[in-house]
Amino acid sequence: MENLIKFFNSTVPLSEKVISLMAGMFVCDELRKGAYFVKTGEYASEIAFLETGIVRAFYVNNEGKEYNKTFFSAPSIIGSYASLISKQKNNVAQQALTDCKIWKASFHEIEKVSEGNFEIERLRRMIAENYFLSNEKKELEMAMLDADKRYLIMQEEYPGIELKIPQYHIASYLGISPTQLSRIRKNRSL
Amino acid sequence: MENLIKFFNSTVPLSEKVISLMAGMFVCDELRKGAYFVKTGEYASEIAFLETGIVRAFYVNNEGKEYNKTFFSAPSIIGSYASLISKQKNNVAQQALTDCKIWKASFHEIEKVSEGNFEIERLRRMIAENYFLSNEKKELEMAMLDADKRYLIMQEEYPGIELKIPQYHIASYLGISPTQLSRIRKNRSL
DNA sequence: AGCATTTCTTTACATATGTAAATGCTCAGC
DNA sequence: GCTGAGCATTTACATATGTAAAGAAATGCT
Repeated sequence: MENLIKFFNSTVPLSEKVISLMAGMFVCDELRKGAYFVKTGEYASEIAFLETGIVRAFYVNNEGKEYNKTFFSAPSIIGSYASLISKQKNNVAQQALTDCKIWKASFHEIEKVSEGNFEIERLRRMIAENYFLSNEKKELEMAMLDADKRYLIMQEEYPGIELKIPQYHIASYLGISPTQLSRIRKNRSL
Repeated sequence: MENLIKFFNSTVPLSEKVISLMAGMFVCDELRKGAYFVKTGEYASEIAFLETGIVRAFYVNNEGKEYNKTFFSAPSIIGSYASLISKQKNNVAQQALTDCKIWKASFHEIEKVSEGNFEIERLRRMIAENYFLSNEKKELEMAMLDADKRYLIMQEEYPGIELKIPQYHIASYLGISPTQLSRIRKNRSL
């Protein structure tokens, strides 16, 4: 729980009052490797703080192929943010790639508390802005850089992740086939 | 000016007080075809309401090739949102593709007024969320669909735009070469 | 320790899409 | 109505990267 509060505080300093409000809303839970936190086609209702472990967000295209959109590496917030704020169905599933410890809360409750509370409203704005910025960053990287540059950036962004999850998940994140990732790794070591 | 207010109101209903605050901050201006509203490498400071015209947001990759990231078709908000909220340099330029009429304002001023104002804070949150959602939508489309589907969606999203701007801008938006777009158009009419 | 499963690499091959260049079209300006 | 500039299409060709399958390596389970 301290980790949760520390994490929020690192985004925006919070008052005692807001912290105690928060504390009441989050409950501890776990997510076993392979388990889903959100599924495609459902409406998201929960958000969670990822205290330990790795989660992937992925979508499935026409031909049934999976693409990893994001990794969440603790400490981080998980939950289908898009579905929560748009009240539309999920298009992106979230699945644990390792055993995870999480603290989850009802987003609806947070929204209720948020009503009229300037401080939480500001926190939510900053969260939205952060999501926007990291999406934007990834988008530009995907579009402007070639796969080996993206591979490098991924390694900086998620240090040590390659030891914890299979290469084909990395390849999928980079938007290339495992074969191609293998070629890149080979070239790099020349 | 009424159009500006109408546009904001369609996002979140605003109080009289906020509307009059707004009114003072925006001034009318124009953007001739080819002119830039924001340039790469600079720090953004302004935001604007696009009352008429079309603007493209684009970035340039390693090899100097341009890619259109977004079209803004009036009525819309322009300005390098990412640079404004992150206070980092622009990576994405914005250029008028037709003559435009805009209402611009200093983002810093908006932020100053925003301080402590719950209503504007909420407006800013919703703007951030909307940006996030439209980015997310585009990202999923780019990744999950093939170019001819994306072409279709683009036509629905920006009806009539093909009559106003050259095909190669459309191709660039779709992430394909003009040659390839031509092939798609040919196949479609078979 | 040994077997089974999963993951990674490599090879061979197919193909979608880009580049370059030539041709054809359209429309604005004279 | 002609001409030229800008744009779109088409052709020919090159190539990067995907798919499929086989082999090698690593990991985990009993």
